Amino acid sequence: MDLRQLRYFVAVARERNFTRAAETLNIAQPPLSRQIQALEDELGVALLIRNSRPVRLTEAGRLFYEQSIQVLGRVEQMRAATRRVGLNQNSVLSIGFVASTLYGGLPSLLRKLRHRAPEIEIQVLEMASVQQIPALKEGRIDIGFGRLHHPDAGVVGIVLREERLVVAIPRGTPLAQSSDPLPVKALTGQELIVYPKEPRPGYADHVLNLLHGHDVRPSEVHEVREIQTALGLVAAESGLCVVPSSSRQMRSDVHYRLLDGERATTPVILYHRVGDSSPYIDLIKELIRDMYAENPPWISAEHNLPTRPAFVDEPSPAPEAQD
Amino acid sequence: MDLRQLRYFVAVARERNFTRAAETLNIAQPPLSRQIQALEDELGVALLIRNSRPVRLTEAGRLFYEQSIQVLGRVEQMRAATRRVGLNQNSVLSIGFVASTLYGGLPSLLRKLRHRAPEIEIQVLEMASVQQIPALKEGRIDIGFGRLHHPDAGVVGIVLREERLVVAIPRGTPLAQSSDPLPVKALTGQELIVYPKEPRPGYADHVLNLLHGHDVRPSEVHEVREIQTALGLVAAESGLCVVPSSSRQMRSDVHYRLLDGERATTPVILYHRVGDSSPYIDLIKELIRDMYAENPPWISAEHNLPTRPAFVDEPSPAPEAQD
DNA sequence: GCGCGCGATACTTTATTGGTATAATTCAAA
DNA sequence: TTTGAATTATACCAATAAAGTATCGCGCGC
Repeated sequence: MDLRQLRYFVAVARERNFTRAAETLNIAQPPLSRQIQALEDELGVALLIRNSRPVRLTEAGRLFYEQSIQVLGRVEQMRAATRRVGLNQNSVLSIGFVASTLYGGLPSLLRKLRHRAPEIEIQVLEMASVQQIPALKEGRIDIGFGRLHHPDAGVVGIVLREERLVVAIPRGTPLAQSSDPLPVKALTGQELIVYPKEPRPGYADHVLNLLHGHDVRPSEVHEVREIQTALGLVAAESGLCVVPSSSRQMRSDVHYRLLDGERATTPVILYHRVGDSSPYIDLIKELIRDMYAENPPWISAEHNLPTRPAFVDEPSPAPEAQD
Repeated sequence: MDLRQLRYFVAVARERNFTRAAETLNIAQPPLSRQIQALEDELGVALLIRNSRPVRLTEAGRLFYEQSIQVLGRVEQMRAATRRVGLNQNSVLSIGFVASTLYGGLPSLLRKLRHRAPEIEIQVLEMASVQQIPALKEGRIDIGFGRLHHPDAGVVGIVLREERLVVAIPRGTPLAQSSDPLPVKALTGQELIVYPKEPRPGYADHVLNLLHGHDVRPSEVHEVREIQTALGLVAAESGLCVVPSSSRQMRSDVHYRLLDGERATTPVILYHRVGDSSPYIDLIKELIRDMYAENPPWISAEHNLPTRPAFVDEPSPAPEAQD
């Protein structure tokens, strides 16, 4: 498959006519026919219904058409962004993040960042915490937002907050009768759903370690690929699932109760390379400090331990910082 | 630009070595060098720093590398999805939606739909309300979720709910002192920010018409491309902005007050082709009915008029429905 | 400063793409 | 039902572009 074939197919799908499409593409009609045939051969799927005038799209063709438009648009954006960065010599700040931070401060931070540093190109890449460490060391990302403590000396991790954990409980079951915090012990003998299955170690292990530390053994543990599936299974009464408090908004048809117990939290950690002297690292810390000062809803005391990031604590007691 | 060039570049960026990359690609090294050169020529930007061992990526190259990986992944997904649809003869349900429905019931609906009809491929396309009408008629989408009443006889529109409007107000300004509902009249003489600038007619016109209907004339109207910009300008004290109640969660650093007055609402409308006999249209209506019965937070009486979709109202008074 | 590893260049061979002519279909009007 | 205009497919040739081979040149480490 080839971008040219996508362009050709899009033209045909738009015009619903090979001849006119060939004209708009400035090629003759026969090569166009052959390219489309080659595309269909490679996919092993018919995209067009030709024994009909005008030509119609098959179901597969309709899907392929819309997707092709999006891919071509994406390629165009990529080309433009690369040009911009290359020609203006401005730099790229590449940020890795775990999906759950999308429900916390990340969107707001990105907004502030784009506003304060419009000259840089910001690239965001969703990746698991463990993947962020090597990605940082290899220079693929400059900043990471994850949930895992790590032992690597080349990367510093700064705990921004300790978010409380909640248990997702199927509606209508006995545990869902109350909204009071649930002691960790109460998970003994329950069916538990954890995520993600990969990569390891990950958030799943964080939860399993927490239970182990409380001598709690679920009757059964199902591992699923992602949180959406996990909460879906909860709604289907397949078991309980421990999620960060902020992830509640993903699904409103299950019941949530705060988890009560030692270390029943999960951190949000900012990673960057040791000795990275980019001014944007400091800018990001400053913006995070601002953001925490605004007391956004996701930082409410009910769902977080009363801690603040190290670089946020400092200014208050010591008057050397200009705030 | 060409997908092959992307694959080649990714291989070089991974290996940081042309010779080894050529081996993994099963080609000789010179053609690889030339393809990368051609790519850099076309972009007009250097992607690699060659006078260094091992080869390093430039800033532009780093961006292009990550983006290339994502594009190639996307193409692969597209290929797989097209195969699946074409070979298994299962159909595609294509859903257009305005961005704001992402903050309402759309995610939950999609979850339910995937669960209830795993055999179909669901394609979602973000597009403005006015674009959805022609897209429906041309068969590019089967279902639309928008916010505009339309006169087209070929498309039915079913009002799912009337969502209340709120005014986004910069923090610290006089209007932000109260949290009580704000009469439409209070917008007289204020600077107003509306979105989207395109396509017209759109939500911007809905808001402007509302003000006109109340004989309210803002001192100035700024048009911006999207809601993020609009709320950003509000935060920057450039004016006020009228947004659907559910869009509040997009930004927490501005103050919101319900708008009080006749027709100070915006509908959420389900569109589909007149006479479309697909069973999935009915399934979607059923799922929406279920969803409304669950009383999710975004449907709370505070932020919606007490109406229900036509196909939800019906079952209660008339006993002919099987629900 | 010498050699090795590695990327670039020159040239040839091979594969792919596009063009022209024409046959085969479809659809609609007579 | 037949016929003709429109449209797509096929056959064949020309042009273009990609890959391979041999070799050069350069950066970097010893």
